[in-house]
Amino acid sequence: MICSSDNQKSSILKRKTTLKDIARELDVSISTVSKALKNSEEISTDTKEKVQAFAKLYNYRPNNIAISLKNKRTRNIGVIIPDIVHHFFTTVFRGIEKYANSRGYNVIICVSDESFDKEVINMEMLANGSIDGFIMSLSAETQQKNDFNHLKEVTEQGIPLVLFDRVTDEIECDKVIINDKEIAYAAVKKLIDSGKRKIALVTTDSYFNVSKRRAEGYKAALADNEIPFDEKHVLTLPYRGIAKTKIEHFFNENVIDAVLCVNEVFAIHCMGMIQKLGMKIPEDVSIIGFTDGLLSRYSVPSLTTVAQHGERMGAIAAQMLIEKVETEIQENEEETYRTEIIEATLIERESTI
Amino acid sequence: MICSSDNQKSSILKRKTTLKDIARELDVSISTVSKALKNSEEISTDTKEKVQAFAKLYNYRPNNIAISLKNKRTRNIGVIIPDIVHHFFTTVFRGIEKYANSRGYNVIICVSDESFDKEVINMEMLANGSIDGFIMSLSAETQQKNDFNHLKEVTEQGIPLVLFDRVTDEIECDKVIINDKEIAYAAVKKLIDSGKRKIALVTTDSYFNVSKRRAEGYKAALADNEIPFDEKHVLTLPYRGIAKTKIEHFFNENVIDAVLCVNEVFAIHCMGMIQKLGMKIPEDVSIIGFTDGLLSRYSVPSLTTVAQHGERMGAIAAQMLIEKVETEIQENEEETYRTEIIEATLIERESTI
DNA sequence: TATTAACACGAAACCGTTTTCGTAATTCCA
DNA sequence: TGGAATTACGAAAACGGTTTCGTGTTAATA
Repeated sequence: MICSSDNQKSSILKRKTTLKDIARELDVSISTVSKALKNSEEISTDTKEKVQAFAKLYNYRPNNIAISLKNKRTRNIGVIIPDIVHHFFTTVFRGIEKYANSRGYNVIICVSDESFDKEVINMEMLANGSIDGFIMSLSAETQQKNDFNHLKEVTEQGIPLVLFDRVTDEIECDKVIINDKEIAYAAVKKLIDSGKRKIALVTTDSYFNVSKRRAEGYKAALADNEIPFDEKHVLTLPYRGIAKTKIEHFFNENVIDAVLCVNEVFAIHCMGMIQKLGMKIPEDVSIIGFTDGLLSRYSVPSLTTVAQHGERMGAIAAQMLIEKVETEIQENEEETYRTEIIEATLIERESTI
Repeated sequence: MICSSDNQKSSILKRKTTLKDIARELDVSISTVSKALKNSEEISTDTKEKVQAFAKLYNYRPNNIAISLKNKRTRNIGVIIPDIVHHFFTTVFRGIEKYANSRGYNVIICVSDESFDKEVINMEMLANGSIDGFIMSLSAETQQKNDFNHLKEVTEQGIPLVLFDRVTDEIECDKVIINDKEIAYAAVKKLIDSGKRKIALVTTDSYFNVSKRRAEGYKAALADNEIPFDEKHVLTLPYRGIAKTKIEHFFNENVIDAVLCVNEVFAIHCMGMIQKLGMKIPEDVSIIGFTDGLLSRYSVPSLTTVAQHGERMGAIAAQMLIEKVETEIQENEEETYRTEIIEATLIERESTI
C-alpha cells in the first residue's frame, strides 16, 4: 500500500457530512442528532442548539436515498412520453414539472420513442423503487399492439399511474384527455358554417386513439350537416417523415375547399402545397390544425388551430398522481379513478375565414 | 405463500418481493439468496437453481433505492436547463437521454425557468444523493448575476458537472459548446460574399455568453471586410415576448440588406416585418438565424440557419459526465477537464442568395 | 424519605441490499 | 485415521437515515 494508513481520499473533497459524523464530533448519539435536527421535544434546547449550529456549519443535508429507503417514498415522479422534441409533449411536461416541483417532487423522464419495447424497459427500470408513480402517454407501437401488460403489472403493484392524451380503456387508472371529438366537431362545424363543403381530413397512418377520436368528430360534423363522408377526402400521412408527393397527389386529385389536420406539421405541409398549387388560403382553401405551437403562430398565413392546453393537462395529471401517491395508505376502500377532460380551444387565425 | 395472511394490506396488492421474502420462504439466509441470484461460485448449483426459479416465479426485482444506498451510486443524471419548451434544449436533452439510457442511466430533469433561485434550489434538491452528476446550461439570471457558488459547492463535493452551451469560465469542469463566434463569422461572411453590406445583428437584451460570442463573430467578419461596425445596426430584443413595434421601428429607421438573428424566433419576426414593409427575401434582404427548428424549415421562404446539432451536444455531454462518474474512484491524479467544441453547420435555404 | 413523574438521551430495529468473514460439514490426501 | 482443503452457507456490518422503546438522572410530590 502506498497511500497513508488513514485510507481517506487524499483529495480535498469535502465528504458529505452525515448524522454519524455530527454525533461523533459532538459526542452524542445518532438518534439525538436526528431528533435535534427535527427540533424534537425530546431533546434539550441546549443540545438542539449545539447540534443545529454544528449541522449548519458543516452544511449538513440529509441523504435523500437513505430517507427514500426508510420511508419507501422517493418523491420522484416517472414520466414516460413518446417523444420530447414535440411541442405538445413538451408543454405537458412543463406542466408536470412545475406542479411536481411546487409539491417537492422531482421528475424522471424517459422517452419511449414510440417504441413498445422501450416503453416496457423504461417502466421496468423505474418501477423498482425509483419513483412513486407514473405519468405517461402511450407510444404508437403500444397502441397498435394493444398490449398493456406492463401497465397492468405496475398498477397491480400498487404504483399509481396517470395516463394522458394517448390513453386506453384497457387499463383502470386516472386519465387526462382533451375533448378531441368535440373540438374536431367544432372545427369542422366552423368550416362548414363558413361555406365550405369539400372538407378533407389529414391524419396519421399510425394507430392513435386521438386521431381516431378526431376523425369521429370530423365525421359527426359532416353527418350532422348532410355532407356525405367521402373516403377519398381522408389523407393519411406517415407520422414521421414527410410525404410531399403524397400530399401533392392528394390535392391534385381532389377538389378540396377546407382541411382539418390532426397536427401542426401536417397543416404546414398542406398549406405549402396548397399555395404552391396556386390556391389561396383561406379564400380557396381553409385550414385548421391541432397543436398551438410556434409553427401555427408564425406561419404565413398564421394557422387556425386547436390549442390543447398541454401545460394545464400536465399540471392536472401531476396533481392527480400526487394525490394518489400521498393517500395511498388508505385501507379497504375500493380504488376510484377519474378521467379528467381538458377543454380544447379553437384559436382562430388567418387560415380560416 | 409470500403474502402472509396477517397484517398485510387487505387489498390484493402484490407487495414487491424482497430478498428477505425469498430467504424466509426457501429457508435459507438472505446472503445466500443474494449470492445465488448473482450466480456466485459460493453457492451450490442446487440452491442457485431453486432460488433463481423462485425469484423468477415471483418476479423479484432488486430495489434500486437500496442498491443506490449501498453503492453510493444512483445511476441517475441530473439535468438542469433554463427551459423545456425550446427546440434547442429539447434536442440536447434528447441526446442526453438517449445516451444515458443506453448506458443504463436515468435522467432527472429540472427546469430553472431562467431563474437563479430556481437553479439553486433544483441543484440542492438533487445534490443530496439523488444523482451521480449534473449536466446543465446556465439560466439567464445566473449569467447576469455572475454568481456560481452553487456550482462551486457541487463540484467541491466531488459531484461531476458538465456545462453545455451557456457556460462560464468561473467554474472548472467539463464543457460542451458550439463554435458560436466562428459560425457567426461564417454566416456574416456568406452574407458579405453575396454582396450585402448593410448587415444587421438582432440579438437578446439579456446577458448571454452565446449572444456575446455570436456578436463577436459578427463584428470580426465586418472588420475583416472593411465594413465599419455600426451600433445602430444592432437590434436588441427582449428574450421573451415580442416587440413588434421595436422591430418595425428598426427596419423603418435603417436601410438594411441582410440580417443575422441569434435565434429562430427573432428571424421569423424579422422576416414577417420585412415582408410587411414590402421588401423581398432574399433579394432585398437576406436573413440568417440560429437553431434549426421547425420554424426555419417550414417558414416561407424557408430560413437559412445555423444548425447547432443539439442532439450530438447532449450525447457528448452525457458521455463526458458518465466517464467522470464511473472513473471517479481514482486517487491522487489531478482532475483534468475538457471543453468539447461542436462544429455548427450553416444550413442554406431560401432566405439567402 | 420514599415514590413518582418529567426530562434527556441512547440502544436498537428497520428499510433492502451487498459483502466480508467465520464456520460446520464434507471431501481429499497421505 | 487424522489433518488439510474445500464446499456451502450464515451472521453481521455497512450504506444513512427514522423511530420506538427503554433507562438513568433529576425534580416534584406525598
